[in-house]
Amino acid sequence: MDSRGARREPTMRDVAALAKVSTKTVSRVINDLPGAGPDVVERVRAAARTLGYRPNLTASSLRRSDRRSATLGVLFEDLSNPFDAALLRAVEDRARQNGVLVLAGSSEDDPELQRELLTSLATRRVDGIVVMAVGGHQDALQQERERGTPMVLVDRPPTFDGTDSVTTTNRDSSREAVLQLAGLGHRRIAFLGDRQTLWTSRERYTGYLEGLAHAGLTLRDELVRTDLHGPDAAESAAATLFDLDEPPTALFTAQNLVTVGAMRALRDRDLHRSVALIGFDDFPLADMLEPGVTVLRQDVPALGRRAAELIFARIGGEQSPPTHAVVPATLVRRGSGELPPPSSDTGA
Amino acid sequence: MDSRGARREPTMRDVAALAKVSTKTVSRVINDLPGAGPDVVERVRAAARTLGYRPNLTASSLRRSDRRSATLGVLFEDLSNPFDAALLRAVEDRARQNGVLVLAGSSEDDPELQRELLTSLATRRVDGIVVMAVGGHQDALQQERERGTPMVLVDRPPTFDGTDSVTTTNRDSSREAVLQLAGLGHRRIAFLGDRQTLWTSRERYTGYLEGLAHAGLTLRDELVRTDLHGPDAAESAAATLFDLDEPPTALFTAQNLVTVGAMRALRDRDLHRSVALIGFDDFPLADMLEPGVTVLRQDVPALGRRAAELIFARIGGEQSPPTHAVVPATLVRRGSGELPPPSSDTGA
DNA sequence: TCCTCCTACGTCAACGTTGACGTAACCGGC
DNA sequence: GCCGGTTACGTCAACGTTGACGTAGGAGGA
Repeated sequence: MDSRGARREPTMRDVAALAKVSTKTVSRVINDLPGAGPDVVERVRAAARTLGYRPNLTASSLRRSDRRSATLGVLFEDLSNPFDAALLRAVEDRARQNGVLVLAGSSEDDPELQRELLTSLATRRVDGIVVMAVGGHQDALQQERERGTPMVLVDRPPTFDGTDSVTTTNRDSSREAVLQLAGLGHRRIAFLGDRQTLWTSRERYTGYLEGLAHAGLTLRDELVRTDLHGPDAAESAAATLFDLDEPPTALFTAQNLVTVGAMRALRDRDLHRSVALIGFDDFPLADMLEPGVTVLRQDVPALGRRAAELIFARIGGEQSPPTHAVVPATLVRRGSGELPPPSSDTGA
Repeated sequence: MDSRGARREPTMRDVAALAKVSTKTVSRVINDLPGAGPDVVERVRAAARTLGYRPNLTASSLRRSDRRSATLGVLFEDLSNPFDAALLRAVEDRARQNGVLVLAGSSEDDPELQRELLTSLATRRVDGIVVMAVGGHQDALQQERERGTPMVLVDRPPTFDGTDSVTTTNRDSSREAVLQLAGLGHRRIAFLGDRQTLWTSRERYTGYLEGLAHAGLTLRDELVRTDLHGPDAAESAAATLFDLDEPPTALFTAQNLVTVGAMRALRDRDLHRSVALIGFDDFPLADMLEPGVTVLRQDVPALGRRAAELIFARIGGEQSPPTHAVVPATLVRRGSGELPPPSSDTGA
């Protein structure tokens, strides 16, 4: 064991000296370029092996004409959220096929932090950036984009032009969920949603409105609770719904943590077997609860894969107009979304 | 909007030309080094701002004497596992305080993939590596370590010397869980565990054995099921336990996916209210099931933070002997682990 | 036989930055 | 008025690598 910390990494020069060739020839061998005889190739390979030589990608990308760092920046809201983590995983998988590694960061829905992370990625000269944009201003993203950095937005579209995005069928799927509840006879369907600064939240709310309209139901403001950040806020908001004179017979919860909070409120009042519930976003163990929780499941791997494909196309020089890919969510029926309203409410 | 892709990023030379100073002076200003007058500083700052100059960290770290890339490599088993994701998040948080970004990769418990990822990180000259080691040989890790790369192993210790690690109280906590079950009167306590190639699995099994011994119970081989990879394997293994003449009255499930699988088997047979269950690893919604699932909760943020602190100390040149930090897990009592055995079994 | 072309190398400079070192101007002290 | 020291710059080379280009030698054709 060697207690001195790092020893100097061998360089091409070291390999060249040992193999008695020029560094340029070593470069050719390492990069499998023509112009080196079989015997020289073998000598260089042997020298590299005995020295434990590994190319320095940062030096290489500095000098190279294409300037590729073989590194992708990926900014999420919070890596500890399973949705974000699954997305990262999907992007990483696809990136690996191209020999590309991902630099990951959590922006915590904080514009300032996102800006800092963008700068960090830029100083490292990543080849492109996949971003789950924070709510509100996207100035920093737009500026970065206008500098020419390849960029793809996931889950939330850009508020500016000229940039690819991949999103889910937020609005359509939300409408579908509401229509399913209405189809069962529910007439008082509540909406619980995350921060309205988030595009996804607004879309899902719009879908809710469309669903009500299509079903011929009128919107009741007292059944709508938005800007619920986290399960606790959702839980107390849901609780207030059941203090109403005419409480809802069904809930549409527009984000996974909101769903969890609402479920807690239902359980506290032992309403989970009588009040219907459909949530946006699937989550682990949703099928093991009683009743199983009906959800709109996003195809997260598809979202990530698509985002990676788009960014690699742009990095590869693709010049076509921006693509706004939409990945469908599917309704997974597990029971909670199939509960009918109490008979007293159906015929009213 | 500018449809040509990337334009050339401005360099120090561009800034220098605009500010009418030498590049060295620009370097001084950018890095807040002394030796530049106030007026020059202002001129350079202005020039950098108008050009949108951002330093090239790769060029900088190539030339610098400390060679820091301000980048940390982090290798996990599977980023889509919440445990791994939470760990990454914790490392990332701590790293950000040092202005360091993380390059993340999933090794999928595949030694070959882990080796490739290590090489990828090495060619990018990361400052250090945090690894959740794959089971089996750690040759690749050891080689990397012997080259002098700062390294910390998380969740699983090294099989070689000279490397820091951060782990959980796998053995002690497992013993504690078994003792709790035995204390309730359980005499047939089954063990269900993940692959025995994993150190954590073996430790938890050892803890199980110690718990039995301390409680004066004899090990029954037919109540032990190991090498269960994923919930499905766990589910069918658990099912076979209940076909025994003398089925277990309590289960100790040594990994979160195994716990989930076992729970499914219990529910299928409607045993979840009668057979006790303690699982290793907490998971979301464990409290919302009926009964709530008693678990040994690992302090994942602490694990990640500690790992990051250790790696930064080594990067900073710390030369002390290797640290093997251990973070305690805590027993979270939610009901399933507090179920007593059927009275017919207690007095036998 | 001579000229051309190709192959297999080598040489040189440059990518963007910073460490080492040089130097002119100025300041204070005697 | 001279000297030592400090301040505010600049010059040069180098980090590890590769693009552009040069060249020696051999193969092949006329």
